[in-house]
Amino acid sequence: MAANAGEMTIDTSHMDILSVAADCFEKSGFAATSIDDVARKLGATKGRIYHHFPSKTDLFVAVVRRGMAMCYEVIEPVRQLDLPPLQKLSRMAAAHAKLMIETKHFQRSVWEGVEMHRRAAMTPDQREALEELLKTREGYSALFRRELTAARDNGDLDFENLSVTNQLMFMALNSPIFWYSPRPGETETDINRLVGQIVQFALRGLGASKEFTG
Amino acid sequence: MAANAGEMTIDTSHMDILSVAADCFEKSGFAATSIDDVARKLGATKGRIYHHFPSKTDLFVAVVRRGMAMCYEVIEPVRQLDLPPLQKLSRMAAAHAKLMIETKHFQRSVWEGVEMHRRAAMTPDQREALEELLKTREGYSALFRRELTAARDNGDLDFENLSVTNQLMFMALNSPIFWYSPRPGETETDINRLVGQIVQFALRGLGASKEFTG
DNA sequence: GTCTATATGGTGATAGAC
DNA sequence: GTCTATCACCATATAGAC
Repeated sequence: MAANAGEMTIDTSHMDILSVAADCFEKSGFAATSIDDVARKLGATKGRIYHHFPSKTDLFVAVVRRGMAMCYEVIEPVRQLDLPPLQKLSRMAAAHAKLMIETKHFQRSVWEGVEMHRRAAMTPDQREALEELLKTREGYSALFRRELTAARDNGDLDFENLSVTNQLMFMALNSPIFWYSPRPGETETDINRLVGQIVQFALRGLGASKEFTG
Repeated sequence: MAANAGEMTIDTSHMDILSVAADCFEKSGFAATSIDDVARKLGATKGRIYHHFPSKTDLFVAVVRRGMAMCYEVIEPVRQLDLPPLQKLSRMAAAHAKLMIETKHFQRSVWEGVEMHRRAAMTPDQREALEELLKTREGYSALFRRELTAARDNGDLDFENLSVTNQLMFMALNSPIFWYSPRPGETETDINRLVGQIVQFALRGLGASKEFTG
């Protein structure tokens, strides 16, 4: 199945470098982040990074791959539940949105990778390295579209164009990577409430009835 | 009034340079765009650009300012209509979303400017140059929040947190700058239908009743 | 107002010591 | 595996001719 072909397992090697790199890419973006920036934040020098990653592009791709693996991992158990489409979609959406909040620095790079590809603003080596990941991303998106379609066929959702709707839904679910920042003293409950608002907005937007979305 | 203080009028000078610069910034982002790129696309050399804009940052800021001026211009007539809050909000949202589609290249730079500011990923001169624009942006956002609040007080909308909701709404309305691309043979009617889907998604998300959103 | 140099600084990447 | 040079290149910005 296409979805399984695109699945990813988590590679735990060099997590320290990846995590710091994700922070840097989140803060300044790929182009404006230098390898020296990452090294400095690591308390090391370039040599360490270039020993493990052949190029800046490869480092970035590793961050993106890691972020996407997290997505698959968090969605997988929900996806296997035996639930009506709208309820499954709701759970998947919540898991996704919560992950965006919790792993914002990685997910920003995932976003930028998708953007680079969409705008074709890449050198040939970057393109090749990202190509595989974007197929995986497409498979991930398809998991959601499947439930969207099923729920619409059920009469539980009401929308016009699947592709536009899918974009709008992911836009809402991904949005915390742009505006969320943790507050001092914030609790798990606070986060869950935030996730609730995001999912409610998205599901209502998709035309779910008030009884369902509260 | 704060909103008026933030209003902008359109400066029509050097529109050729600004338009080409917006194209480049849209395609590659601020950091990855070189002045030579812009010049080449203009069919000129750096000299021409540096004669009119003292630095790359100033060129970028001019593009952002221009994009925001377009927002104010397109919203102003709608804002002055004497309508119930939800209906005014709906018209404002449609005008905004349509502008995002029609001036995507400029609006991408506006977005990137806001992002640079939010992430504090700027040199001091960039920060100073963008500061003014972000106050203007805040005033623009306030125009929408005013209607959001009024409509909620009316009982026409139903949402929890104003600030989160405002983010989610703008995310949906802005989203075409990321995924829209013009199709061959696309008509004005096609665009309007697309805008309709976006606005419907956003208003439903905000908790507008089905009678209103169709 | 626009072009052709050119100065200057930073960045990706490599080589070789430890 | 990590560090310290160092190279080669590219991009911002300037100076001065036309």
